[in-house]
This record gives sequence, C-alpha cells and structure tokens, in this order.
Amino acid sequence: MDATDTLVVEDFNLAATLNSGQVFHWHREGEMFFNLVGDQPLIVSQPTPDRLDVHAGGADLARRYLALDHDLNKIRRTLPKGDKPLRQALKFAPGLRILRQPHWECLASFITSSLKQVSHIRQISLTLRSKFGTKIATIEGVDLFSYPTPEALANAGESALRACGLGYRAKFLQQTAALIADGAFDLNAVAELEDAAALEKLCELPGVGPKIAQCSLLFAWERLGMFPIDVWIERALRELYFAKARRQPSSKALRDFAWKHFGPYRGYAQQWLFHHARTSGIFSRSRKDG
DNA sequence: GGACAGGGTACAT
DNA sequence: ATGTACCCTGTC
Repeated sequence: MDATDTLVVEDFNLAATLNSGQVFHWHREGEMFFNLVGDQPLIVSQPTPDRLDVHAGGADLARRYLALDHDLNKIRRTLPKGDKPLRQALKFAPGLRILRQPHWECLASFITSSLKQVSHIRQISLTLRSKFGTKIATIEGVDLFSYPTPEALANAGESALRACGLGYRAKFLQQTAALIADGAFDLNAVAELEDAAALEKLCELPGVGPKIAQCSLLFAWERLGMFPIDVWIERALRELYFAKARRQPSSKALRDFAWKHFGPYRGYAQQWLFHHARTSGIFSRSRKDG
C-alpha cells in the first residue's frame, strides 16, 4: 500500500459527499471509504473535519475526484441571499461537494437509476461491476471491479443485463453501450460542447432524458449549472418555496424558477437541497394540511 | 399477500 | 403538453 498522504481540508464532508446519491459504489469499513476511481484504487478517511487521509491512490487523485479545488466560499457567495431553506440545507451538510466522476460509469449508472431507490442502484452497479468489469484489487477483503466498458456491456447483451435486475433499463443500457462501443456516439466529444449542446447531445442516447443527462453532466462533466429535477427535488421545491402558493406551479414553471433563483452554481444548490430533503426526514413527518 | 412506490424515459395521443 | 407502459424489488 502507498504511503498515506494527509491533506488539510476546509468545507469538506467525505461521508456526506459519497452518500449523497451522486455515486453508488463506495464501500465503508469503519472510517475508511474505498473503491475505484476508473481503474485506480482509492482509500480515504476523514479522522477530523479539517483532515483527509489518503491511504492509497494518492493526493492528486483524491483532490481531483473529490473536487477539493472547488471554491465553496465563492460558490456560496453566488447563492440567493435570504433563502432560508437553502441556508438550512447548507447548515445540514456544508461540506457536501460535487464529484468529478469518470464519464462513462456515471452516465451508465444513471441510466440504470430511473424509478429506483439509491440502495437498489448501488446493488445493480456492484453486480454489473463484478460480472462484466475487471477485477483490479482486493481491499478489506472486498474484491473491487472496474465499471464495465461500453464494449463489455454491449457484448453482454440485453438478457444478461436483465439478469442483473435492470428490468426495462437493460435494453437502454445495452443500446447506449453499443452506440459508444461502435463509435457511433463519441462520449469524449461531449466535453467540448457548451452546456445546452452537451445536454441535447446526451439526450440522443437511449434511456437518457433530461434528468439523467443533467445528473451526468453535473456529477461527471463538472457542469455546475445543471439542475436535475427528480421527484425528491420537485417535492422539496414545492414544499419549501411554494407551500403557500394559491396554485402550484407547473413543472416547467418550477424549472424556470430554479434556473433563475439559484444562479450559476445551481447544481450545488440542488445537491444540498436534495441531500437535506432525502436524509433529514423533513418529508417523512406529518403532511396533514397538505 | 397484493398493492404501492422508488433520483424517468419513450411513445402515443 | 399530458397520459401511460415499461421491469423489478423492498415495504406495508
């Protein structure tokens, strides 16, 4: 194992970041979080709020993947003043960052995510890795497999993917994998496009609509202005910002609101609100007066 | 035990 | 622009 690197960190919460539903394959053993970034093993722990220990994988990889270079002070200054719900969400997990994930594994994971719970997405992700990925390392007794390449998933075929519990998503994943494996769709070209064009481009893929395209752009392509709206965020926005509205805004009106209200780093606002809504139980309490 | 819903998308009106 | 089918799993 490599020598441990110790990084001084500020505004960073490792557990919240890895458990915030942007990534699904991390293992935890005590204080240690471990798995692969692409095909690189990474083992990290955060013994105190201001310290990150990188036990394997190296400081550079950790800094890049965990987006430790994002200037959260600057980002917070762009957020709307006097937005109480957002302020509360920030207080709940101020160090929740948006990762820089490898493009393909992020996109593919979100293709398998539609109408599923986070725990199930994780289960599918780990199964796909162990069946169609490459074994890279064993850490704490856990075998770590890289995310299967587009070629591997394209060749696996729809029925083999169904056997992993993907249901109707199997066809989407297989088809998208095939388009990329064939070279009919150039995933690398997406990085060169402006946000709107990149979004449109990703939506050409089977099983990829605006929600999944925006998740991928936000969590893998570092497009921090994306604002994916799922059932949780939609519910959260309605309850937090329009509870007293005489008439509930349409979904489109809600999108427009979010786009204008939260500003250029709305992706961060989305992630903080999502994490808060999902984890804090604010929506599991009585909703009698709905 | 069935019904229900879970980080949507594709396709038909 | 709105409605519905799609597959599977855990939960009540």
